[in-house]
Amino acid sequence: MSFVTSVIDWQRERGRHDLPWQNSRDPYRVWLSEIMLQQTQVATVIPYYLRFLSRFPTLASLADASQEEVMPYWAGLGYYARARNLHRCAQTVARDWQGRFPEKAADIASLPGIGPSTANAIAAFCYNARQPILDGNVKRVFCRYYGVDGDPQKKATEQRLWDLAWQHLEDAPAQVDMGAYTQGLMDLGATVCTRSKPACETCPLADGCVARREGRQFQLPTPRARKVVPQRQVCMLVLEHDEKVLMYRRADKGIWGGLLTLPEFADRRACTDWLQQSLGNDVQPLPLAAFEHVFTHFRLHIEPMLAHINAAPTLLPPGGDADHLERWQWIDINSLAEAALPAPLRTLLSGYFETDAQNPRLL
DNA sequence: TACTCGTGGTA
DNA sequence: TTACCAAGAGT
Repeated sequence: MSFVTSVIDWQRERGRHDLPWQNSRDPYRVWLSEIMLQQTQVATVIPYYLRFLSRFPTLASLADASQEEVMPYWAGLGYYARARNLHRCAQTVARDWQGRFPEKAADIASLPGIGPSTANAIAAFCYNARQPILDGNVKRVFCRYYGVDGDPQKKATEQRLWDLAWQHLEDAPAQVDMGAYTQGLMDLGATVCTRSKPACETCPLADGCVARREGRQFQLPTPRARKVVPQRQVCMLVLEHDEKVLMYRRADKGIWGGLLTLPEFADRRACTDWLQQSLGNDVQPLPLAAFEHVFTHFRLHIEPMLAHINAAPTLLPPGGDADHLERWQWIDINSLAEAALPAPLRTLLSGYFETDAQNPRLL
């Protein structure tokens, strides 16, 4: 029995069939799920997927929305370029493809935010296209099955894995259920050929697996080299006035692009200086508990400050950023639950505004 | 090519 | 506490 047939048979018997985005060939739903699932685990995605689909049930509804309307539904999920590209992609399909998602993998891959693996996944699920995917699950399965050494993220290793992925389809029967095969490979990686404690005894590919034969299933795939992540520091100001908090919308480029954040300063002294220069010496900010937020490539030490003011000030934004005054806004604390906040700021602000359980003002 | 881009689960 | 990384893509 071929590799492909083994995977498909296993998928039908033991794979996952009831995830919210399965049992649909609607390219909009498949596409949305594939983007959300990039570098993100299934359990994390499910509530976001359901909420997003409820608010934007069709590609046209997403294309008609503004980016500001979309971001709150992605806030907390991370990698926010995905949301911006998703929105751009919807508008591209609406404008250049008459609202109909393209069917050829090459055309799909030309759209914003859709790379080679995601394009092939969409084409396979929606149009039964004979194109392989290569995500983290598949890389792990192939690295073990073929005993491939080397960091799978490295170019040379990844190219080798793509070659193997294509080879399977060349060796497969004439008719292949590409949806079942694609889903089967991912399910196998997610539930059997897991990173730690792979369940080789129940694996349909165990007979031909090089790592299994050589006892290297715990050494493969080769872990990628980790660098020491730099530590950064920032002071964030919670400036409250009349049940509102001062926030600004970050530029698309950089961390938390397109999300709302608090005014930032190099340290608490700079924050205090700015407050007193802007509002007078009677304003004394209160230091709140500092905490750490860990990103993939750096750690951020956050020192929050809290200040209340009575009069609505004429604000010169911190850093004298007068070129982007329209980015600054007073956010009603009762609307923070629906605001596009990064995860650590949602936690921080919840701690200070969600104190009355009878009258929850945030979340 | 190597870096950038989030967050949460798991061991 | 720390390491590792998950349905990757853009620059």
